[in-house]
Amino acid sequence: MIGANIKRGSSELAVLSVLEAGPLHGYEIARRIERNTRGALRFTLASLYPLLYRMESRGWLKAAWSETGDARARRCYRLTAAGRKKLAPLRKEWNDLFRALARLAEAHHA
Amino acid sequence: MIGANIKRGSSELAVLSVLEAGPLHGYEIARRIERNTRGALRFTLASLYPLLYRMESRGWLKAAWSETGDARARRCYRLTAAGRKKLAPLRKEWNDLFRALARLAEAHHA
DNA sequence: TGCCTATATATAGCGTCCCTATATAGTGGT
DNA sequence: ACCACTATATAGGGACGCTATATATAGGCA
Repeated sequence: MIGANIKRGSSELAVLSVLEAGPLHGYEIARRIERNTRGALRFTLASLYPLLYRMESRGWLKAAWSETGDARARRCYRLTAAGRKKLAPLRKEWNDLFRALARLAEAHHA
Repeated sequence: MIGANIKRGSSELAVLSVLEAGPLHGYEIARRIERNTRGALRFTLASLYPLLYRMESRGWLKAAWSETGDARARRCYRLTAAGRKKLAPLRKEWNDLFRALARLAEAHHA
């Protein structure tokens, strides 16, 4: 598992990424992230729900109680246009960070 | 510049990386990181000094007031053996995170 | 001489994010 | 009846980087 201090800030990108494929409810979001990253990224549900509320309040997600007559009460989250628009720049920022760290690692070998 | 929330936790690795090449004082550490990453990573000195103290208290760095009769009072930081040992696993963690985020991005295209 | 910028270290206070711990409740298997 | 899994929710705390601020020396320029 990747340490908490390292993955700080990556959760937003992880959530946006899994929702890019289609709407999901909270519990399933967590499971997808864990499965798709083969356990490397895994955050507790107590971390996930506050994150979802933050992202919703920023207008990146839209939540709706499932109306399909499900037996269970489920909040289904989907990407808004704003959330989708956030994905590319966010990925760029992360790529920039990794390139920057890579350059620091290489510098002393040069 | 990379946002604060994204680069969270990367500062430690950045400091360890620039000190890998040899001891430096605080102000120079900041300058090297900014220069080597072409401005992508840049943190204020008010962020840097508390970070250096934390890393020193963990035994990763060792500080010494420069004894070379410098006009200016400078604290020179160097990697300890423990700090050097921390570098490889820390880099691995960051690479794991990068790969995990990449897998999430690819998943919905598959 | 006086002023400004760059160098150099340091602390206070704040916001954000992720964590552990805890609460609540429906569902399905044995 | 019990237990594991599913599902959402809140409280409280720790860690980290930020802005703002304070202090002080060195070098350049007018």
